Amino acid sequence: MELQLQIKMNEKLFVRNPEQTELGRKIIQFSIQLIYENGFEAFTFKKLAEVIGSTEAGIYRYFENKHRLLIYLTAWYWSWLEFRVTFHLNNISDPSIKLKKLIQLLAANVIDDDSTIYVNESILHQIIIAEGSKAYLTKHVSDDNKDRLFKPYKDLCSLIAGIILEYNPHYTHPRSLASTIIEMAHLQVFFMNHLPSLTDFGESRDEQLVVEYLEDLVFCSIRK
Amino acid sequence: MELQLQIKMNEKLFVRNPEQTELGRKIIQFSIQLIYENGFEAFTFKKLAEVIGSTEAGIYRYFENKHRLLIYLTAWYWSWLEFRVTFHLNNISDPSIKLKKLIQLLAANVIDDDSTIYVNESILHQIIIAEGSKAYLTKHVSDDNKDRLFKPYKDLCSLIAGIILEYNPHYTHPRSLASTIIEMAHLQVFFMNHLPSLTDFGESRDEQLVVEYLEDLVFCSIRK
DNA sequence: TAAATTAGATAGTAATACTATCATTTGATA
DNA sequence: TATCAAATGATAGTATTACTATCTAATTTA
Repeated sequence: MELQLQIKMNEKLFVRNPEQTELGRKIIQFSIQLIYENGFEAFTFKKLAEVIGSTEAGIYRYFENKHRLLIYLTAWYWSWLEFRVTFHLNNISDPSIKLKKLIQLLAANVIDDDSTIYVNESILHQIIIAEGSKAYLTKHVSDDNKDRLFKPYKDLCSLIAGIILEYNPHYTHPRSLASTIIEMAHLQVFFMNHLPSLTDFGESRDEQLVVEYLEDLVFCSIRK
Repeated sequence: MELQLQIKMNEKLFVRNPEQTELGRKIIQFSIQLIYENGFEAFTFKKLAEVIGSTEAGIYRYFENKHRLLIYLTAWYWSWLEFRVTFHLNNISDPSIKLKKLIQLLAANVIDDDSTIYVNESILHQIIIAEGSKAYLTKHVSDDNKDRLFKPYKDLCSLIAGIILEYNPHYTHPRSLASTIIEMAHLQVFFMNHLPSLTDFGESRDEQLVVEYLEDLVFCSIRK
């Protein structure tokens, strides 16, 4: 069985839908590659155009600017992750097992899953760790939020908050704890790799240690 | 008694020490103002130079580029905060009271304290919330880290980790919890103000709710 | 076959992120 | 008070970035 995953993206994220054309898909594929290699600051549409054998103007037909492209990539990632989470938690009724699986999915290294040929999910995961928060840390967050650009992130957060409440309906901060889990699943991995003294994982580079930390944090907090 | 607080900054943070000249102090003062008003991305040395009646080249004599200036401001902030924390926790022996005061100092709105004329700590605090993580979320974190540019952040983290261990010497993740507290004290406030559905604080804009959330998170985790 | 969509090629502009040079002011020192 | 060095200001210039505009060629679709 070969299935291609298609994620329906908010129209405001792009000028022209990149998933519907060859060039569009190349933009997604190679922007992920380039941002991963050079970082978001050094990434330009010109460099991207050169790599994919197109022109700057060509890229601008799909995305207003590189920041919008970053928001697109993050939105895609969160949608994909929500799908993945939903899929993996299917048929599990015990909320504590759900939460454990969830933390695993958030913090553990992703293996490119071939469900989309032009998105390397493993590399995209790395990008989201290092660049993801730049999508919303801007002067125009509120405007972007009005355009619902962060809906996938918020949906995932809601999903997690729901499971937390399943586990303990009296817990008072399900959403804040959910966003804490999401953010820390990424940031503790980043710290482990680049600023290890901000963590207790040394230079191990072992994401399972982050998983253990988060499990402890979460289950202590929501214990009935 | 009028005291001027002088924070000794790492020499690698600047080209020429901005605290020692009038122009340097103006750069600090007005860069804080401009980054606050326009966001870090829209902030340029040219605009800064115009505001303080100097020239672009003049600013470059103090800071290599705007990213270094951001690192300088964050380093200054963390040093100042560590001093503040040390000061406020002085003579307190009960580590649980220490932790509560600490969370309060991290998450609550700062009032400009006049201990430094050219730094508006209240606005700087706002900047660190929205822009602070951009200081380390780069391709060259590790190089910057080798130059010890993030030492003040790490020192504060160590301080907090120490208090956590005072409270419970057997807690396994004092550093990760410390960096989680620091990051979340800022991020939950940002979310509360701009993406409220990622929190449980609604549009209240009341930082005390963030304080309560963090206290709950921390004390549940480190309970003996 | 005509019409529309998509892409490529080229050009151009304003702003950004710097670097270099030289003259002037200021302030410390002898 | 003369002198020297440090700090600043003024000006100019470059490469790159972040776009916008226009025109043509190729491809698809009706």
